[in-house]
Amino acid sequence: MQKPKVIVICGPTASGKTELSITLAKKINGEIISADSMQIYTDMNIGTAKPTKEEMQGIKHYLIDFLKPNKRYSVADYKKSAKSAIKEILKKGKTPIVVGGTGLYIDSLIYEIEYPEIKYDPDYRKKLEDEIQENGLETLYQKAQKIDPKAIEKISPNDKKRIMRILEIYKATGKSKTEQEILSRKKEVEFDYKVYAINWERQTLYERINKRVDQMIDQGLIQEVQKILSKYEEFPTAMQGLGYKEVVTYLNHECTKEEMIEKIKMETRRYAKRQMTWFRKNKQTIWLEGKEGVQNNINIILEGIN
RNA sequence: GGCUUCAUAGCUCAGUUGGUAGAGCAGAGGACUGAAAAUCCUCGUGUCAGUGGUUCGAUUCCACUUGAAGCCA
Repeated sequence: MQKPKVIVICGPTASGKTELSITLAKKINGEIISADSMQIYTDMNIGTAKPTKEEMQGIKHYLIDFLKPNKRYSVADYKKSAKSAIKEILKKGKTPIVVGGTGLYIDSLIYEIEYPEIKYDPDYRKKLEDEIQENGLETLYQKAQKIDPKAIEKISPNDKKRIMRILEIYKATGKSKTEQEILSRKKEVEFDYKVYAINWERQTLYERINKRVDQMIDQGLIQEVQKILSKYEEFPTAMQGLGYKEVVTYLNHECTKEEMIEKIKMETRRYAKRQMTWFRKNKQTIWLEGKEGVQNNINIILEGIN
């Protein structure tokens, strides 16, 4: 039996994913599932370049604009919601189109990674943070090494997040990260994912990014951040968003407006570079050239799926 | 016009008691399984402003030229 097709469109920030995906969706009777770790949040519209109602042109979008910025979210949550969204779209006889720049989220789908049911343990994370404060990261690194020597080989002694993660996995499941990762890949991939990525010449992409950041400022990014800051108290992840943390620094009078704008541009360029590294890794990806234009690229996709 | 200081990597600057040079930032490449727009790793040859001179040898000392900054007229 043939697996249902799911189209995936990825690419770095400012590469034109939104326009391409909506145009495609209209053409093939598709619906869009976002794969973007920041567009999930409400109240964060300008800085995340979230598509507006007009831009969506009536195409239904899933996993976008549904979570308050004071909430916590993870790949595991994403994977589960995205899979059920795909099924829902298929049930309607439409084509699911996964679109976004968060490589981790996309991989959770195309490699069918399974996450065990465990819940976030803030107390344990707090405990680990305190331990780092007291004894330094080195102690935790050594603990993690005992639990999972194989995983630790690939992790730097400075990589706090991943060191903590090894300990968290062990605490929650009694398994090492390495064991857990083997278990997570047991399931056969349920759908036929056709992965496309948009490429631009580096120089051109950077120009697009710079221009877009200027537009965001003009559209009122600073006011957007002020509003969020007054509306919510805690931001477990939302304030990691590019543009947001830099505006906060500016609002705290720690830099000038010009410095802030330059910083956002620079960090966004770096982010785009990291995204490219991520997407290049997947050998099944079909690369589209942004400069060829939306219509040409849609034709390439249409040829690929028929 | 005179005097002084400066001119070194894309940028900001170290440095060589004369043996052709190195940091930070930028940039490039990479990693990535529950925070991922996060987190982390690796990578530094450039007419040492130009032209002469002294010297075995000059980016380093000297002279001149050009440019920049400051001071005095």
